[in-house]
Amino acid sequence: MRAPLETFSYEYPHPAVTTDVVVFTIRDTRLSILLVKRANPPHQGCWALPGGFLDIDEDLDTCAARELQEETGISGLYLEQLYTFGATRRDPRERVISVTYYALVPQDALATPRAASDAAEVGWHTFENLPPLAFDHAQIIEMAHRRLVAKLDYSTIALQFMAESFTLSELQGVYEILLNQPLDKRNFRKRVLSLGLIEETGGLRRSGKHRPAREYRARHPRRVEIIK
Amino acid sequence: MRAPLETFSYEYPHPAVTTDVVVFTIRDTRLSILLVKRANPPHQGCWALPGGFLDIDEDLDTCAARELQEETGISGLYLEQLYTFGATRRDPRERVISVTYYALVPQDALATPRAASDAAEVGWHTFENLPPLAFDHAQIIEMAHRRLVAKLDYSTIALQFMAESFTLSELQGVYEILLNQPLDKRNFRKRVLSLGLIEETGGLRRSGKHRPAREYRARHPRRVEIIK
DNA sequence: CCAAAAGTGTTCACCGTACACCCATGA
DNA sequence: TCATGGGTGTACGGTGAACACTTTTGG
Repeated sequence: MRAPLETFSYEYPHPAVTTDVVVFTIRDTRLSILLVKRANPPHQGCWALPGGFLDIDEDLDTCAARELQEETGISGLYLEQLYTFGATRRDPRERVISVTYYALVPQDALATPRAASDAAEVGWHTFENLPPLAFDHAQIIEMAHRRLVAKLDYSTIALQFMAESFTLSELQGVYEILLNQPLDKRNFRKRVLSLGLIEETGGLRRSGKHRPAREYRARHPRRVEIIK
Repeated sequence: MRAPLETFSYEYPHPAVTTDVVVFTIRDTRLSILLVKRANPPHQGCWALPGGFLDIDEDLDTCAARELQEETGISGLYLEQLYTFGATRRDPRERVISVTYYALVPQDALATPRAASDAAEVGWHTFENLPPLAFDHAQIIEMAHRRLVAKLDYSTIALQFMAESFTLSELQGVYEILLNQPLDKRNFRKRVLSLGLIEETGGLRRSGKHRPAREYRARHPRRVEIIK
């Protein structure tokens, strides 16, 4: 168990701790993930999740948000912890424990991410067609995706993909992309409305040469609710 | 992002990393948790979760299993990662990141745990009546309990509380304790049998002056299956 | 008036729930 | 024969799934 402070720090080496974040969005009817191109070795020039080393006096959640902001310019997301990866050889430099997070962002809510910090480049990549990834980041993304799909079933997580106001068809489209199957319009509307988690804004969305759609908004925009 | 190895280790201090494990069992119709009494400061003499510092060349899962074995003599459990706690002041000595796990053990499957290593004492404590706990371990237990109860609904996790063979009444009793409510016998049996995850051993359990009960076993003893 | 997406109800099958009595055994 | 827990079936209501046509707008 824990030894006294004085002896401990010198007797045993500490591993490095990082956070990495999987940011999902839906772009052009594709589930997409935010990646940065590494400016430094190892895996220089390779794509990776935004993330980096924990400051010694910084909370884990804060670190994840800060690194995301520094490397991509994106902030204000609700980050949820996913899993902690710590295989002994996952980083060639030294022992690194990565506490990973995931987040969802609305299609249009963010300015195009901008490269910053020591990321050479930032960009969205479709989940179906990811480039080779640094470290064990492919494995991290896979787990985040499984979690996302699982949560669709029993939470309102999908609302986080939506802009402040949205139409029911747009929401249905998001579910169809994530579940990768078409849904019945009437059943979908009945179910989602009966949950009482969204409400009409009163506005209409006029988008093309057809009937305008009613606009809705989440009643509790930030909150992910569990459905039983 | 990640700096070259040589510069890094000296420029930035690394936090310590520990694992802690919440082991649940059911003893005498009470949900119980395995705790160790701390032999050393800080919180000397206080009860805490079994756990300890990560060796620099050791996987996280291995560390959790090793510390559990060293401090309590219990081994061979299926440990599932729960959450990583890293608040800056959660340990008074230095910055400590704790990767936590939880596990379930059958009522009778283990020899009474024995104190070892630097645990002064080991013992089971009922969830409803826990002693004051070291660090943020009360918070960790609370999260583990929420996860356990949530998983009852959509997985076969409760089977992990059962011995190799068990009766349906015993299994029902476990559910009743965990859900804290009585269940209908016929409905319970119908549902659990229709899932096809347990099978009769053919044996009978003779326990008292009444009709013997059929013995069952899990078809996939170690596996936690997700039910949809 | 035509094209395109929005909006709307009903039927049916299945599942979870409520509910009460007989059975096998040991004392 | 009695006390104790083991074991069994049916009826009902609610929920999820299948399914097609009318409405509103812009061009």
